[in-house]
Amino acid sequence: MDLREILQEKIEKVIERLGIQEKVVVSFSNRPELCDYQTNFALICAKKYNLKPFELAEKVCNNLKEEGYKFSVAMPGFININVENSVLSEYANFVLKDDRLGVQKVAHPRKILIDYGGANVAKELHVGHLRSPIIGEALKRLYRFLGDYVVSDTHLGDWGLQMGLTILQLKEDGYLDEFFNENADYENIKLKNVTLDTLNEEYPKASKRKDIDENFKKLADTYTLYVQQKKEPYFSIYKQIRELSVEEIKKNYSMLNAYFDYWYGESDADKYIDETIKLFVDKGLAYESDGALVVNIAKEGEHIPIPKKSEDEVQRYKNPMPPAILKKYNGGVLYVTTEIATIMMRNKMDNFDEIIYLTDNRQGNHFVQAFRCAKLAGISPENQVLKHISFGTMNGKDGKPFKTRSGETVKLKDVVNMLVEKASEKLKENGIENDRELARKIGVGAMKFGDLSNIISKDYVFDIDKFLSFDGKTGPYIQYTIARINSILDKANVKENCNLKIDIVSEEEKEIVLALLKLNSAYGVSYEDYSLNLICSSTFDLAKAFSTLYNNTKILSEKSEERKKSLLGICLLVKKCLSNALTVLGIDVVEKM
RNA sequence: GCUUCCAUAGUGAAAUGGAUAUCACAUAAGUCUUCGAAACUUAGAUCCCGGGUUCAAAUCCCGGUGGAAGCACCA
Repeated sequence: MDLREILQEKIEKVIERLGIQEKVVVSFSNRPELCDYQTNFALICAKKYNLKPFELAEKVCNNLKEEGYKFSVAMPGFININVENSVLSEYANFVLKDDRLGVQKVAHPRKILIDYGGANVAKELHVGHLRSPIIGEALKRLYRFLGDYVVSDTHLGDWGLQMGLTILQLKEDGYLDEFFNENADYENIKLKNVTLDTLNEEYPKASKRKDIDENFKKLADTYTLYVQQKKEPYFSIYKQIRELSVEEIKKNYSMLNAYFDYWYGESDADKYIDETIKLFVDKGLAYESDGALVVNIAKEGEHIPIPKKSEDEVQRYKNPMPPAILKKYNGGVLYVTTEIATIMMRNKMDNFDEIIYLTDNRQGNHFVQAFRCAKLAGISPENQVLKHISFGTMNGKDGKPFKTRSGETVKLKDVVNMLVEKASEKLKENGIENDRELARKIGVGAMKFGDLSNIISKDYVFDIDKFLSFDGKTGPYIQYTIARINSILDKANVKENCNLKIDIVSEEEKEIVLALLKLNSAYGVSYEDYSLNLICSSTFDLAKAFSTLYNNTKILSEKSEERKKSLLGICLLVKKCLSNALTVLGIDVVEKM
């Protein structure tokens, strides 16, 4: 039961009788003082039927008679629609009883795999790893809520140069002596004295060194290759590093309420690498260039050389689209090869209608390359959607990527701790002490709401005080609204199955139902657009509309029993819908705060 | 150099091609004093600049200006 759809159908029927076959789009009013809904279709199609927009609108309007709705025409041809309280009451009661809170599933559910997380074995998670699980988890939940079959895979970065670098550095620093003993029994040696902290030191050290020490880089390359070839002892060492790291990564993600169905990594795609490369070779798509095996993926008009002005100038290209490198000079494979092999692996697992990737927007080119390759070789079926959702950077207040005061990258763990501390302080003001889990729910929820309120592709400013303000468009404001409702429902002894009947009478109550209608339609909009910010703002608007009623109407001391039941019904309704919205966004609902 | 993305009150954001550009914070003036003081009213914009398409442009197209990112053997 969506009022907008109902109105659209009604109007379409009326204009059909007038000999007009057009799709009618009814939207929420942007002039609330004039009407609740509006449609502009008369402005759009009047010309086609040789009519003036206003005349057409008037004609349609004169034929529109529907109980519960009022139609009127405004210059130059808008049709304004007002909904009467009886209809809104009916809707409110319907949602109150409905398991799905009035939100329909999509007509054609998809089978989707979402790839988000982006954790890298051997590297500690840092601020840059926050957005992917925040956005990915929310999209996953939204799609599931609307009926899609969705699985999530974290796609661990566990197969690249960082592994070679880490192992080489550990070896040089004496951590691996046992492994490099001649008759070593690799299977049974445990990494000694290597903890996560060790890895956190060794990898950055190696990473810096590779840029200045060419031999070191070459050797790391070789080690990486050994790991990829499962050569001992490199492979055994690698496995142990991976295990150590994954445990920690899981902990980090669960702090963010991000959960994955699969913990596959790039290494799991390894068994498909040969098959992938063979496919390109057999189909004649791959060729050798400077010792590397590459695939040309440029389309017409792309990658056209720009004539050099002098001999020693670097070759530049118009609309650059460099070939994808499947194999590098030493036979090792790269990011894009693994990506394509992963697509092959996923398509052998199941038939996905769509595979969605969430990474920051610097990786746009990589996915264009991987997707084109996969389509070229037929690894991804023609009708399968490969979608890269790229997000912007989380910046500090100075507008630059978020760093510590000394310029270091901030660990993800530390960000969460910061949020928990801040939330704890706030809770203390409300007389709640030593509830770390509650503080986490509020602190992390605050950050998530702040993040998801922005358009995904844009950079935004991480402002902890703003996120955690209990005032304004924030997560805590919504959690608090629910907590206040809980308090009322408790006092009135309202249970889920109480027989409450909502009767919308005041303007404030009407605003609540309209806000609810907008929230419910926001799910569909967000579903179509791969976005989430509209759900955030609609959720806030609903909480806000409720606060207005709350502050002006004393519910518990209401004399009329019938009216009190109606108000309590509204409380329960709003609570359910806000809670659902937060859950879809991956934010915890709290009873008290 | 080439390619992509972005530019909206003081700040941060929003707006299927539609009416008077919306919301939050902050600021200023006033109201309410409560089921949990997180409530209400009012004030503020050259939608970066210049053209074009359209009955209608913040939105689409073209040209500037400014910012961010990427440009084959890292991931």
